[in-house]
Amino acid sequence: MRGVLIDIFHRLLDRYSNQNWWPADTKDEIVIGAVLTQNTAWRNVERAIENLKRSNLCSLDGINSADIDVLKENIKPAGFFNQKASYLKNIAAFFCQHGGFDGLNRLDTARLRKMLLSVKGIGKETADSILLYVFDRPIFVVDAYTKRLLKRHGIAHEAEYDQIQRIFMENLPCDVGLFKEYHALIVRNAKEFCKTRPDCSGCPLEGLL
DNA sequence: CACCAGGAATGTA
DNA sequence: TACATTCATGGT
Repeated sequence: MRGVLIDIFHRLLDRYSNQNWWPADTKDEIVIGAVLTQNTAWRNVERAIENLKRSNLCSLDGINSADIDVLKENIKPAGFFNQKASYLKNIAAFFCQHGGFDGLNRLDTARLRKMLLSVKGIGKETADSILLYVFDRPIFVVDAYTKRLLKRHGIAHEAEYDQIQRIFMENLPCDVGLFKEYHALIVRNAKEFCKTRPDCSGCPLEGLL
């Protein structure tokens, strides 16, 4: 198992090189993007973030003080704008209540994860994305692409989030940089092949099937 | 026209 | 616990 996961990582890395995720200018923007991208194409998230930047609302403080309807209007391209506007408000308030990034960064990872999960609008993937890419904690992010990859290569047939997360974390060196890069490469590869080419011909993981 | 995209909350049995 | 439904825009 361990060898397979490391083999996959190196094949992806050889093909695409470092991705240096998350694609954002600030930590606040990562949090915002993590919510906006829930079940949504990243292209549409980019439009929403452009709107927020133009309105000077692309920060947690900005979201805190923004009018909810203005917020909705800005993030409309990302879909589910009624829910996501509330979610963003919840998360911005949460950060504010706990002393912002520096305040929350004092907490241990397990505690911080539970607190993030208690915020309405933050599920497992969003929480782990924030833990990994904002707080630099060694947590493996599992998304639809990750589940599909493991299923396709017969590594794990169950689609349970915690199960899949454990498979990665128990069989890889516990390294923040590795976890960041691995998840980024899985997304990159999925967008490159599995999406546009159903047969996955030319995919760097072809030999593993 | 249908289907999907870097999910999560809510309701039902 | 295990599923089903809802949320919404833009691309293919």
